[in-house]
Amino acid sequence: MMATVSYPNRPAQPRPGPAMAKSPVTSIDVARLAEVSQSAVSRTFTPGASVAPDTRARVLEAARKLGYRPNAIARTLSTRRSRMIALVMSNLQNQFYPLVVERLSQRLQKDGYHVLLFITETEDADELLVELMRYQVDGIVMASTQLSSRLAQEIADARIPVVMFNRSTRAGRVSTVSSDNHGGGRAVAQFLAAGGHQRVAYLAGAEDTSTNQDRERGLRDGLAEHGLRVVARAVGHYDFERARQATRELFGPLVAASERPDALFVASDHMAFAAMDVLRLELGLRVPDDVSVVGYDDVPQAAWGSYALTTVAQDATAMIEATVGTLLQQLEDDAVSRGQVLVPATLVVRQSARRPVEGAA
Amino acid sequence: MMATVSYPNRPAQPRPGPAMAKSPVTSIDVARLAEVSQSAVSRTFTPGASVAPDTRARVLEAARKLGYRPNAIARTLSTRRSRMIALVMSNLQNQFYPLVVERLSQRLQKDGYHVLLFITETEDADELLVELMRYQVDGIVMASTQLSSRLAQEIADARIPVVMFNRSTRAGRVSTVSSDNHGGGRAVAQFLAAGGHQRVAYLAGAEDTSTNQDRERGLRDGLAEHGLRVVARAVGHYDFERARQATRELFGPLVAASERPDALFVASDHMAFAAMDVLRLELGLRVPDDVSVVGYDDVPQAAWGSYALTTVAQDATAMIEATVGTLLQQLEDDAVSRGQVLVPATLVVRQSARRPVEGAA
DNA sequence: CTGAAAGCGCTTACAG
DNA sequence: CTGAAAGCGCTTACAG
Repeated sequence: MMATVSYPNRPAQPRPGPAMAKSPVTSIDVARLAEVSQSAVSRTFTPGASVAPDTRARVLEAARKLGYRPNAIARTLSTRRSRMIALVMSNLQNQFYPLVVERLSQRLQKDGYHVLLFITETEDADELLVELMRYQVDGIVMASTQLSSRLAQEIADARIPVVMFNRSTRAGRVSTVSSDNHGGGRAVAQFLAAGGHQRVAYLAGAEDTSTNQDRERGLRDGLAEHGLRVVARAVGHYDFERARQATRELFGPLVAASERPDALFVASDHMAFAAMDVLRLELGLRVPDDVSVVGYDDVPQAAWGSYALTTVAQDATAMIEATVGTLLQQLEDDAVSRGQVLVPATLVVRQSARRPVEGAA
Repeated sequence: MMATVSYPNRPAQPRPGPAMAKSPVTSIDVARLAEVSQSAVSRTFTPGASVAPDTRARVLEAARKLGYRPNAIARTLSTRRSRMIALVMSNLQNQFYPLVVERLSQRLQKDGYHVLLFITETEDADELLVELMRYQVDGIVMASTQLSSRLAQEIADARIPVVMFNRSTRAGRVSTVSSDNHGGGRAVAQFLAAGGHQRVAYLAGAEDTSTNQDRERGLRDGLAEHGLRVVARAVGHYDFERARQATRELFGPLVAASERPDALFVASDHMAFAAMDVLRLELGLRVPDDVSVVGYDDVPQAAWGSYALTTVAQDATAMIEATVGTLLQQLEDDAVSRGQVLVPATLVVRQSARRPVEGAA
């Protein structure tokens, strides 16, 4: 008795005509041509699997002829490893982040990983992450974004390694990589104090971020060591336009000349550019003669002649190495402990802030 | 007779201890709890599939209880649709591209697509794309990257829609979206001519790109209409440092004052900033009094006070809409013809170039 | 080293 | 509307 064989999910006949797509070649097609089993094909494309040299050669030859490429999606379904890493970002306007996207992608590509990119407007990435997890990403890098503790727990339960980049977090079981924001802020304080500044103002980033909190604490701690304090403060929220507004609050015509700060530490270079433009072009103040400006990040534009911004450099390369290292380690061994990496931050002295006398050429 | 049932690919026993991962919940788990078939579960998560309201409710309730989320990888394997779009880029230093990454990601996310990001250092993305195709991406957006005609053909054979963003190409069966680079260049020529400039120089981007070629031809055509021509030319390759060098060639001390151009059209804003810094800070020339500078792109920094760059705006939003529209259309209907979309480019007048008299306030 | 076969977690044509 | 079952294209434990 012959069974009627039916093929669900396939049209009864291939679509006719020149527009017909070549149906993708699979390991079975290769096996047929090479006259080996489908397993043998799979093994020759699995590093470390045992295949006789002769078998391997025939498979590779057949694969070449057919233009075969193993289907990564099918592999993922079998192995539960997608070799995709989710990168979650919220703020590409700050020039530090394009650099991070670029370098991090390349670094992960080098290790055979691919980046699934998620941009979130809000800092809350929960909903996106749920979507992410459906794609079986092997790991998650959160840059400039926060994670609710509920979701952090869920991700931890699913054993997906997470690294917070440039953010720390209260949620447990998550590694973080950031620059030494407190140390950086403190170095700025020391530099300004040594330069004889008496009235230091602070232009804050988003107040709920660890970067802003640590940079500000570093500044305050460093100033205190010299008997100084922050005399004025406004919030720019890491946003260009709001930083302009904050600068007007701090230095605008309503501020008496005697009250005017003689130095401004800005929580990011991106905002520092806004501040410098307002100071010079709108308020007619000279930088650094009337007011010294110091930023944070050392983005490429900080070196541009029009700004020549003295700033704290975050070592992006070191931060990325630490991020990828942490991720790969956790990918290999789930039991690895979650740590906090702090990359040293160094002051880069340019022309936007008055220098200590002994530091001058 | 009882068959011995074995379970390959699964450890004989679950790993013990508190570190044991919850095994992911599948549609079968949900079906069991809801007391329906696995098919019914799948259908309630498939938009448009027919499920009785009561069944759906029980499934959703069970799914909620278990924290079930359909596995997107398994869905991809069945449907041959991954809902992933590959975005290939080479140059995030030019500020136009972070903007594109950000907006394009968000736009695609809105339609339920995800972005698989590939950064290539070289402009040749062939090897990366082969890797891409293994992930069954539904479509490809190539921004600032080229496609070899061999690979273009291969992708076309595989019926994967491709949109070249901000690049045109000689390879067939590929759609392109760009701004009207020729029209933009021509508008610059007219503006400079109307402003009374006599000696216009051109600072070129990478010479093998369509953007550079079209902008330059537009400039030359526009100048010719006014009896003018390009009196000097140097190549900056869309690179900041090389643009600085090119500016020195065009305006440096070796150039006799009588020979010095009175206007400079730069193929991208990114390079225009480099040029302005060299002109002002290194060569002591005033912009626009001694030399007018016009850029191309209208990146956010062009509006910064220190540059106030007159430039040609590329309408990123329109370009992205066109890109996504083209992509989705081809995703739905393979037979749709491949087209070339040209988005109008408009001159944005700021302070870096002398204005025509009748145009002044 | 090799092949047959089960399984990864879905979708969907088919037959009620 | 519903369930049983084949199929998507791999990987890998098992038994030679």
